Order: sequence, then C-alpha cells, then structure tokens
Amino acid sequence: MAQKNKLQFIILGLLNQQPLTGYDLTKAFDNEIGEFWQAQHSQIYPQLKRLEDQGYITHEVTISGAKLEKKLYHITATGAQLLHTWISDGTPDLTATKDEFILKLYFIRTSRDPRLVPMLYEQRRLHTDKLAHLQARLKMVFPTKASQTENYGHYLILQHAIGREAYYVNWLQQTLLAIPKAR
Amino acid sequence: MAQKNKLQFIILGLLNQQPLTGYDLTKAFDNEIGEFWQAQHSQIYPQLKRLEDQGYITHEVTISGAKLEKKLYHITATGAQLLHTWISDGTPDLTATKDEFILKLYFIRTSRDPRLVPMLYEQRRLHTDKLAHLQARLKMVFPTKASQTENYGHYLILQHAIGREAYYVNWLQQTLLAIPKAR
DNA sequence: TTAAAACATGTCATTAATTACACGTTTTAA
DNA sequence: TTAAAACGTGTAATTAATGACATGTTTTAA
Repeated sequence: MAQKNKLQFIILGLLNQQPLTGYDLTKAFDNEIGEFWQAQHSQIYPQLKRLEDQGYITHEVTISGAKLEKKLYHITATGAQLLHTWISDGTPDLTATKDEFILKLYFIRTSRDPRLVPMLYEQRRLHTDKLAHLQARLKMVFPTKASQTENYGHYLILQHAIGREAYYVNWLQQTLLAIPKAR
Repeated sequence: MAQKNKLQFIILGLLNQQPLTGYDLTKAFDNEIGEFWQAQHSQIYPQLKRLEDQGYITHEVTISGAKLEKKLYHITATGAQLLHTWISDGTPDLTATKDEFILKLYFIRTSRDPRLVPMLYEQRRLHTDKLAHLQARLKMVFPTKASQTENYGHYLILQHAIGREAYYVNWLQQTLLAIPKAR
C-alpha cells in the first residue's frame, strides 16, 4: 500500500481548521507540521488540484493588492468526512523508522571499530541539539496550561518527540560509556 | 538529496560479509535487516545490475541441481571502499520519523475527542506487541555475551529499538492516564 | 508420486517525492 | 527609489519504491 498518500490528509486536516492558499500550506510545512512531516510546493499544488477534482475541497479566488490572484481553498463536507474516516480508521502499520545512522551501525561488527565512537559522538551532538530545539518549541508554542488544552494533539506529539529525543540521547550516552577504552 | 539510495549501501554492506545471490539479499530483508529497513526483489535485482555496471560488485554463475543458475555476487575493492566511505562520512540529517499515528494525533484538537482514547489503546497494543517481539529477537539472536561482541552494531540497534519501543509504550500509558475521564 | 513450498531471476506500470525550471506580484527595508 | 525578500502559482525531469506480472527449477513433505 505504498505511502498511501498521506499528504492529501494533511492538506484536508489543515483546511479543516481554516481556509488556506497553496502558499499557506507550503509554509505550514516550514513551521509546526514540518517538525514531523515534509512536503514541497511542487507536490502541494498538484495535490490540491486532485483533491478539488474529487470534490474534497473547493477554492475561491481573491485579489491581493492590485491584481495578485490567490486561491483560497476550503474543505467540503465530503472532504471533512474523508478526513474523519482516515483519523477514525485503525493505524496498524508501525512504519519502521528509516534512520541512516542506525543503518550504518548495523554494519559495524566490533566495538573496536575506529569509526564507532566518532559516529556516536556526532549523533549525541545532533540529538542533543534536536532535543533542545524541541524543548524550546514546546515552551514557545505551549506556554500555558490553556494553550495545551486548546490544541491537545499537537501538544501531545511535541511532548512525545521530546521524550523520544531524550531517550535517544540517553541511549547514545550509555552506549558510549559501555564501549571498552580501546587498544 | 532525496532518499540518497541507501539500498545500494545495504547491498554492499551485506556482500561485504559474504557473497550472496539476489534471492539471499531479498531474504535478508525478511529477516534481521527487515526489522528496520525494507526492500523488494523488484528493487534489488535492478540495483545489483547498476552496482555491477559501476564496478562495485561482480558475480559468478553457479549451477544448483541440474540447471538452475544462481548469480553469486561479490563485493569488489572499490565497492568495499565506497561502503567504508559511506559509513565514515557524517550522518547529519536526522530524518523525521513519518509515523502515521502521530500525524493523525496532530489533528485531534481536544482531549474530549472520542477518537482519541481508542487510538491510544490501539497503539499501546501494537507497540506492546512490537516490544515483546523485539525482546524475543534479542534473546534469540544474542543469547550470549560472546554473540553480542561478535556482531556489535546489530546488537546495539536491537537494544536501541527495544528502548525506543519501551519509551513509546510508556508514553502511551502516561498519556492515557492523563486524559480526563470525560462527561 | 505428486503437489506445494521454497528457490531463483527478472520486467512493467504506477505512485510518491525531490530538485530544478519558470514566471509574476507585493511588501519591506536600506 | 529601488532592490531584496517574501508572496504566490505552477510544470518538468528524475529518482525511489511498491505491487503486479511473468517464468521457470528444486526440494520437501504428504
């Protein structure tokens, strides 16, 4: 079942909150949703066309300034229904995380491999930075209890991502400590 | 830089351990390496041809039984060099995990959404099963201290995957407990 | 002995995704 | 005032990946 085109559901999910242009949707992937999903505008515009052909969204043209045409997309009732169905349906496939570092590690045969320790150091630095970044985001996006309740799912996944990174950093640390001091 | 064709490196990594046929490589994705990376034979055979065209591998034909031809692939010196370079090079891109459940969660706005609790239960069941599966694998594949040392990288990533799943299950559990009892 | 399962190797069609190409408008700051 | 940055919408070429199509051999177990 391939990647099952999740982009269509992300677009529907975002349009379900408010009408947006293709450009707005593209920006959304640079901001919050970009933390855990990526898409380029070259993928978004054709997908908008397909969703509209299928009747899941519609658009109205608005003029910005003197003549710049913007297409503001709205979700339709059937689109909202499709979104609801997707969320309600089971999610039984735990997609294996394609982590390139983990893949490389698989080919390291012994703890004496000189490439191992530098690899672990690099990853510890990267994941420590990522953790700090996510913690800063949580503080910025959800500063109050009320804000957490207002957008509960988003709050949960940010929290989850922080916990995941914290685990990753901790595992790297423990692994570094467990490696015999060479020679 | 797209997906950067990691399959080629996986093939090189496996051939670096011992000569294998396309079929053997396909099987490897059903077993150990399949825990964290997927590939079908329809992707593997063309990739073998490309790697051979580029001089990174060669093959010899052997006859199995009366006339069944098997192509046994070997890594070349330049292939081994390419593999080494890939492993030694930095791995600075932390690929965002495309977890469909997390994506759905993003669109859940409040803790009273009736879809939320069933979703969390399903994921808890799935990740609990996955955790048990990985723990069983660890016991089976690495029963002794010696076996862990013999294939250290593989041991590390299995351990890592177990820790990751344990964290996931724990987070789901905590999240379920934190949700107000409705109504 | 015979049928199913496993072994073995390929191609083709389609979809998903990235990068690059392409064009034009509006706003903002030097 | 003018140039850069941001806004805004598309297409084309290429690559990666899946699922289906296609064919044949060998081994194993009923």
